[in-house]
This record gives sequence, structure tokens and C-alpha cells, in this order.
Amino acid sequence: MSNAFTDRLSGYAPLSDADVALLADACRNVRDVPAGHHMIREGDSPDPVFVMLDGWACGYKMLPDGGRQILAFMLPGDFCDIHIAVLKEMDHSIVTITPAKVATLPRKQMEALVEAKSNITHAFWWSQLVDQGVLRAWIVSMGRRTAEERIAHLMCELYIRMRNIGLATHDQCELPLTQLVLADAVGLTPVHVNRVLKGLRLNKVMELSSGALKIIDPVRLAEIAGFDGNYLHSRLIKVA
Amino acid sequence: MSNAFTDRLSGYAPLSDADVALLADACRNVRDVPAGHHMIREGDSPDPVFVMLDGWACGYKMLPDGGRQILAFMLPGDFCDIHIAVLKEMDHSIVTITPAKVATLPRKQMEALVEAKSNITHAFWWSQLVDQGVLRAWIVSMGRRTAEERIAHLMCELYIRMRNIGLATHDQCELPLTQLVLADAVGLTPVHVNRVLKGLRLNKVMELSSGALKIIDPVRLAEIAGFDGNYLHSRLIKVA
DNA sequence: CGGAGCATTGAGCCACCTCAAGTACTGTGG
DNA sequence: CCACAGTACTTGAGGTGGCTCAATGCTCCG
Repeated sequence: MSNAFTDRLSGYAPLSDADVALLADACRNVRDVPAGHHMIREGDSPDPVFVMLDGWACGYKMLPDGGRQILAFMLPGDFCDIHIAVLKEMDHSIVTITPAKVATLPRKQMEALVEAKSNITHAFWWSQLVDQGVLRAWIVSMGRRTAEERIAHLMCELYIRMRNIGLATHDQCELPLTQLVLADAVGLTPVHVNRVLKGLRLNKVMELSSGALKIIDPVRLAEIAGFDGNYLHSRLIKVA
Repeated sequence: MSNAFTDRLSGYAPLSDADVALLADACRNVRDVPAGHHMIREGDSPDPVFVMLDGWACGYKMLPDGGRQILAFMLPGDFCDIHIAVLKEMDHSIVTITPAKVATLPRKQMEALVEAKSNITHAFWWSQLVDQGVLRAWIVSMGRRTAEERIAHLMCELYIRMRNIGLATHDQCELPLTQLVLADAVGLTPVHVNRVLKGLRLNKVMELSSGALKIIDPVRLAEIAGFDGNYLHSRLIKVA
């Protein structure tokens, strides 16, 4: 009865089998969506809550000049937006990066879960806090890190998050991001992302190609990134 | 019985007089702290929850090279950190910028409030979402905006937030930030912040001096910033 | 009236950008 | 099995926004 979502949440609060069943049941409504599918567009009024069960998505915001800034990557088990219809209007868009399985929980049901079970509320809450920590880490990267540090840091984040959900081996994981997407995430040009990746490859730190990240020198990578994974609270390291 | 905190929260969910009284009572333990006082340091285990009742504070993270990145500004009514002792260890520090009045709510009491009153939970939740929206807006700024746009955007954010809590006139508000602090917030050098401020002043867009922001041409400022205040959800425009 | 912190200004430099071309892939239709 | 088109990746040359280093002025405060 468990899935990527219940796995993630049970890392955040002790959930009984009944709780897990409740949550899994809430996710029963699953949709298969192709890559590049918009789940939410800026300006939409958010009704159901989306949960990623498989595949990658990202939230982003467009700028008047046509630029794009990615705000977060969503992996299996992640809420896409936990807004519970609280906001009048979405201030950003969410789009899939790969083909994905997405559960849609009606707002009512989310609220019922929160009202009924305090440990589920607790898990939601914690999940929020972790997401907020990720946002803060991004701000630090964008504000004070060089291009190489930024990219190294993002790679560390994504690798650890993939590992936490059992989707990484000891030195590599899937990472289905084009250099263009990467550029939109770290606030650089695709051209410059390319050069930085080349540098990391030549220095035998890591390699990124054909949708996979291979970490060659993890110590060096973490050093470059100034990475401290605490904020991800990866307490439950479950390997599938 | 109301205060800056209950005012902010009652913008997020309908709170009865009893709820307000409950919240105000939870804030009864108030401390006066001077400017530059650390409320929380990175690595501390967070116990009580702090709420700003008066004055300014900011959350920040230090980097190995001695650089600093500010992550958020806290104004009266804001939670400093809503962690409810959920995290083992703070991943950033919080320090006052001006002399301030700060309420400390014991973790137990926070949890009791959440368990007891669903509309208070709702208000907390919403408050979280708004804070997250602010973080996202910062990421957009850092990733894709020029120095001038970034500063203009931050000025818009802070002015609107001050106005929302009745601390701004139609064209100005207090803004007790040195150029050094500003630089740490927008991810620039103090020197460059200075030059940008000079530009905005000469172009008669805004003036920032002696701790106050004066907006001369609001339309132009919002234009430069590409500012859309939706994300602040300033639905309750109460002027004191 | 001396010191400390902040604001201001100048000169030179570099990380990252822009523009532009060219090279792999990969899927698709003939 | 091959032309091809579309997309991503790569590389080069030159420009620039913001940085660094450094000096000077301002203001507040003891």
C-alpha cells in the first residue's frame, strides 16, 4: 500500500499502517502525464493538490523579457504545491520534465487529512520545512556562489535527494536535465553551464551526460559546492 | 489584546476574539533585545519559537569564505522561524537589525495551539505559504534580475510589507538597512549597491537615506522591478 | 576631537554574457 | 537504409556588469 509519497512522509513523522493506508488511498487517483506537460500555470486558481509518484517536474517563473527561472525540482514523493487552495492564484507554473505519474488529491481530502490526523499534519508540516530549507539553499547559491560552486551544489542536492528515495547508486543517479534546464535553475547561460560542466569533467570531479550524473570524486565535489546536506534532513536512508 | 502577530494571522484565517486572545496570551512572554542580538545561531537546536512584535530582524547564512547571504527580513508580526523544534539543528542564524520586541512561545504551547484550533493551524499554514512565496521571489531576483532590478524589487517588497502592517505612508517608510546589509540581501557588493542607489536617486525614482525609504516615482519603480505584489497576499490593507 | 562605522567615488579587472558557428545525436518519413 | 529536421551540445571571440582594491569624506558618539 505504500508509495513514494507515503515513504517520504513517513520519514517525517511516525505514521501507523492505517495512516499510510489513508494517505495511499488519497493518492488513488493517478494520472500518467508526458514530459513537458503543464500541471499548473501561473494565474491558475489551484484546486487539487498534486503529488509526484514517478518522474521529474519543476516549478518556474517566467520573466517579462522571456527569461525563465526555475524555483524547485520535484522528485517522486514530493508535493508539487501544498497550497491547499489557500492562494487565490498561483504565482508560478509547474511542468513535468520527464513522463510522470502524478496523483491528484482533491483539496477537500487534503483538509480532511489535516483535520483528522495530527501526525499526518505533522508530516506535512515537516515536509514544508524541508522544502523551505531547499529554497533557502538556492538563495545562498544564487547570491554568493560562483557558477562552478552553484552547479556543484545543485548536483549534490539532487544526488542526495535521489539517494534518499532509493534512486541512486553509490556514485551515480539519473538526472534527466538538459543544460538549458540546468541553466534556468542556477541562473546562468546554457553556454556557460556547458563550459563549467566541461571543467568538472576534465578535472575528474563529475560527469553529466545522457541523462545521468556520475560522481567521480565525491569529496572534491562537496568541497567545491561547500555542501552541507543537513538541510535536506535525510534521516531515513532507505535503499529500495 | 491584539498585537502585530495576531493582526498578521487574522489576515490569513478568520480568527474569533477568543482565538486572538489565545494567541496574544501565547505571546505574553516578551523580551526587549538590542540591535545586533542573535536570537538563533546556526547549529543551535531550536527550542522556543520567536515572533517579532516590534523592530526588524533578518535570517542569514555564512559562507566558508566569510561571505554572508541574507535569506529573509522579519518585520513586526512575522514568525522568525516556525520550526516547532522539528529540526535537529538550525541551518541558519537570525539576528536583530534594530532594537526589537520579541515574543518567545514555548514549543509545547505552539503545538497545543495547532492541535486545539484548526483555524489557527490554518493561519499558521498560510503564513508559511506566504513566506515561501517571498523566498521564491528572491530566487527569481537573484537568478534573473540585474542589480538595479533586484534592489528595486526588494524595495517594493519591503515597502508593501510595511504598508500591510500600517507602518508606511503613501510614499515612504522606515527602512533601517545599511548598504552593507542590503548588499548581503541582494547578493551584490556594498560598493555596487551604493552606485545603484545613486542611479535611482539621480533618476528620481526613489531615495534611501538615514534609515528611510522614499518612493518618488512608484510606477517607474515597480516597472524597473517587474514587481507583482500578488505573492505577498496583502489582502488586509489595514492602516493603523 | 579622535575613532569607528558607513557612504561615496575612481580605476582596473574578471566571471559570465552575447553572438555566432559548427557538431553530435535521435527520431521520422521516404 | 538514408536524407532531414529538430534538438541538444560544443567551442570561439569579444563585450560588460558587477567585483576588487583603495582612498576619501561624512556622521555620530564617547
